[in-house]
Formats: sequence, C-alpha cells, structure tokens
Amino acid sequence: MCAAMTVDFQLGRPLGGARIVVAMSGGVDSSVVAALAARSGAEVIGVTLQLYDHKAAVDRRKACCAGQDIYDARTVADRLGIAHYVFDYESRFRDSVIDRFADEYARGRTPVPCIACNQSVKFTDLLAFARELGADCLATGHYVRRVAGPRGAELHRAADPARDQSYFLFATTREQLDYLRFPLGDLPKAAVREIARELKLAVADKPDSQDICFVPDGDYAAVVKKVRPEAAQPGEIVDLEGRVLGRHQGLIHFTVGQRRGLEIGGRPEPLYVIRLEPETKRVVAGPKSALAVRTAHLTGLNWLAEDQSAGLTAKVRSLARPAPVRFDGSAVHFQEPEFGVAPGQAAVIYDGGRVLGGGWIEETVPAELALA
RNA sequence: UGGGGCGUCGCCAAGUGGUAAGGCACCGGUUUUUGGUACCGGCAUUCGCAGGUUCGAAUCCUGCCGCCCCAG
Repeated sequence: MCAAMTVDFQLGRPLGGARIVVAMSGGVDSSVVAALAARSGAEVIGVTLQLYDHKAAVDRRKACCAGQDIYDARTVADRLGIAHYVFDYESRFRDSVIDRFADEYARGRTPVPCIACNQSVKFTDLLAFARELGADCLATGHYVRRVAGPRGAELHRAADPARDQSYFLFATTREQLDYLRFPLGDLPKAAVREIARELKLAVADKPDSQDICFVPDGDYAAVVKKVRPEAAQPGEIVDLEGRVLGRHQGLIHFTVGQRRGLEIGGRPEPLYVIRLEPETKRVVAGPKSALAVRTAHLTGLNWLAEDQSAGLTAKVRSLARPAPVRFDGSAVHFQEPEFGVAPGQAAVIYDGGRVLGGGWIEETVPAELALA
C-alpha cells in the first residue's frame, strides 16, 4: 500500500468516533475520497445528488450525477461497506444552476455553472445536510488544498497544478471552508487512480468528467434555448466601427474572446468576439488586439483572507496561468494585457498558491482606453 | 457589341510553360469539471467553359460565357 493511502482529515480529534460525509459523484476522485475516509476509521456516509434528468443524460458517461454515475457511486459505497444515500436535488439544481446559467447567456454574459453549483447545491444544501447528519466534516473530491493557517483554514491550489480546481472554489465562504475537507489536494491524479485500482474500485478507469455536466453533446446553446427560448434571437455581427459584417443565430452562441463560429472569412487576420450587446442583439467582432483588457470590475466578492496586499496574481479562467495584478478593492488591474476576459466569468485572486478570494467579472476596460 | 481589365478552394490571394503558396472561414483532433483561447492535422488531380499549340500549360493561341472600368 502506498503512503497516500493515509490522509489527514484535519479533524483535530481521533477519527474513531468521527463521522464524515463524502460527496460522491460516481467518479474516481470522490470514490477515492470515500475509500480514504473509510480507511481512516471514521464512520463514513456517502451522499450522491441526482442533479438532473438522467434519462436525458443516460449516455453521458463523462458527465456527473446522472443515472450511471449514481449507480457507480452506489457500487463503490457497497464495496467500501459504507452507508450511501441518493437525494433528488433536481429542482434545486435547476433553479440555482441551470436557470442561472441560461439567464446569464440571455444577458450576453458567460457563466461558470460549476462555481454556481459549488456555491449553492454542494456547499450550501449538501453541506447543511451533512451538518444535520451530525458529521464532523463534508469531504469532496476537489483538487484543492485546505491548509490550517494561524487564523483558520486557508484555501490553496492543488499540489498537482495540472489538476488544480481552486478557480471553481473561490466563492467558498470561510464558514464553509471550515467544515470542508479536500483529501485529494496533495495527490497527483495518477496516484488517485492508482489507489482506485489497488482497492479494485469499479470506477478506477472511468474517464474524467469534462464539459458542463448537464449539457449533452456539448451543445450548451440548446440547453439555453430550451430554458429561455427568447434568448436565441438572431442579429448582426458588426466590427468595432459598427459596420455590418454578417449575421448570427443568437448571442447565446458566443462569448468574448471566441474566434470560431463567426463564419466570416476573407480577411488577413482572424476575427474575435470583442463584446456582446444584448440590447441590440449585436455581436461586436474585431482583431485580437481589441481583446486586450487592462482592468476587470468585479462584483459578488468573496474573501478568504484578511490581507489583500500587493504582489497578487489572478486567473480569469480555470486553465490560465495566474497573471500579475493589482487589486483596488473592487477591480483587478492586470500588469500585462489579458485576453478573452468575459463578463460573467470569475476572477480569482491568489497570493502564490493561496486563494485569497475573487469575484464575478461585471465589466472590463479595453487596454487602449486604459492607456488614454 | 469602341477601347481596356479581369475570371485560381466558401472569401482574399500567390503563381506567366514544368506539373496549384499562404491567410481567413470551415472540419477533425489535443488540452480541459465553465465558455473560450492556444496548438496539431485536414481542406482545389484542379485553375470560367470549349478547343488548339507543346514532351508538358493555371500560365501561350482561338472561340464562347460572365463580371468590371472608360468611352458612347
């Protein structure tokens, strides 16, 4: 058995009498968390949430929390000999995640449903439920580190930078973080799969989840259209001077920074979506240089640290390398122009590996204007 | 129906006798618990059409068709 088989659940007391609730999605990661918890000696309760109609997603093996995944989670729980509950959170998920997702697109913004889901369904509803069960903590399979600091729990990037999911957790409150545990934050993905194989978990070789879990076939626009039919109005594609370049089949198909899908050729440089204008239904397109952004104004700020001093970095998308920024209390100012910063996305602020907090991007200031 | 110019992939465009560059668009893949970006790969046996010259033509000649400009 490898050393990783033992993890610290940071409970500050013997695990013998402890109770841990594990959020089990049916994937490898949360299955391994459940396994590690079961090994710790604590009483473990696995909980799986049914989030959307699994009939529509029956073939979505890569997604999470539909029929097959619930079955997988149960199978793992049975193998581990832990209790397992499945709860129907469909309506809650629809209200707080899917509808919000559609509303944002209808407003010409680009939502991050995974953050909305963590904020509401997972870290509010499920967390409250875990408390009701008398659990000492709620453990999840997120790749992020919870570090006990001098002033309480801190949120840090995962040890494996390629897997880090801290971007999706910026909105976690201190109170939630206090109760949450992320046993995988120190492990490389390969080690997690290794553990799953050693324990002969049926999900050991299950593909990683990707894309938006409730969107079949990657066609998110179809979901938006279904929820907000009026959001699919066609309109004009114009250049920065307002000249009409073409037409589009609805703002919901576009996001700031997007290149493909405009279907406008015959020019020397690629064309990118510079901004969306929901009032006029116009997509404004331009050269890459017009995407350069110097400042992003944030709303819905959440802070996990007291200190917001200089020397910070920020990410405006999960996969980006953190970029040096200055934060003035409501906006981040990029040292170097940042490209493809879309309203509706999150800006997450770091101090080295630690997540200090972040907010939702309300609007951005083009680099050219910022210089003026 | 005088003169001139042009017609090469969906768009722009190299190539003027030696066997079809490139860009944009599009398609596919890689990456990825958001959207997107980026990267990699694919994409005209054929050059308005029909003949002719030539070992060989998109490139030369002839005719036709179409478009543009200047004159009328």
